Amino acid sequence: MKYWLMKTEPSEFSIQDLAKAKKKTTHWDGVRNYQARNFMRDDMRIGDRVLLYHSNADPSAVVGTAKIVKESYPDFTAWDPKDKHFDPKSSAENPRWFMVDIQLDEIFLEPISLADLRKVAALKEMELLRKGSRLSVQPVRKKEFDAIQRVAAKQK
DNA sequence: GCCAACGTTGGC
DNA sequence: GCCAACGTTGGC
Repeated sequence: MKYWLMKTEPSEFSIQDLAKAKKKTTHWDGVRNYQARNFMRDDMRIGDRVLLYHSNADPSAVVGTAKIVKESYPDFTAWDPKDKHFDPKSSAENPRWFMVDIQLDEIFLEPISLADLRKVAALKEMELLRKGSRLSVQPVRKKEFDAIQRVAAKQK
């Protein structure tokens, strides 16, 4: 089993929106970065665990966990000229962008902010905390996932 | 295939 | 809203 982190801007789609979604499940559309796409298309498997992160938030923070419930398929929002993430270079015949479905596991009682994450020794090398890191879908080490879950468990 | 110009991300 | 750090585009 692998571990991931996926970013979302809460003003666009928050973890609370995911909680309200049918079966607490959503397709993770709108990723338009090749490295992020490749992780979704090639490496994500059903059952993999996901940290959900709110970017451009106050504060930006890891807010909960989810799991992969459907493996990659074409991101059809890229074909819709009215969609914000429309890409004329992607077609049904030759899709350029892919997505997966995720289902909510848990919303943390309190978001774990970037400042808090930086205090955790086990997260020293975490991609999210690297200067200049912008990748919206990124792999996470097991020890990092576990460390964040331990921080969340202390909230209870 | 280089690289300048441009667009985007995302913390602050 | 600023701007540093990236990623992409396209002329050459």
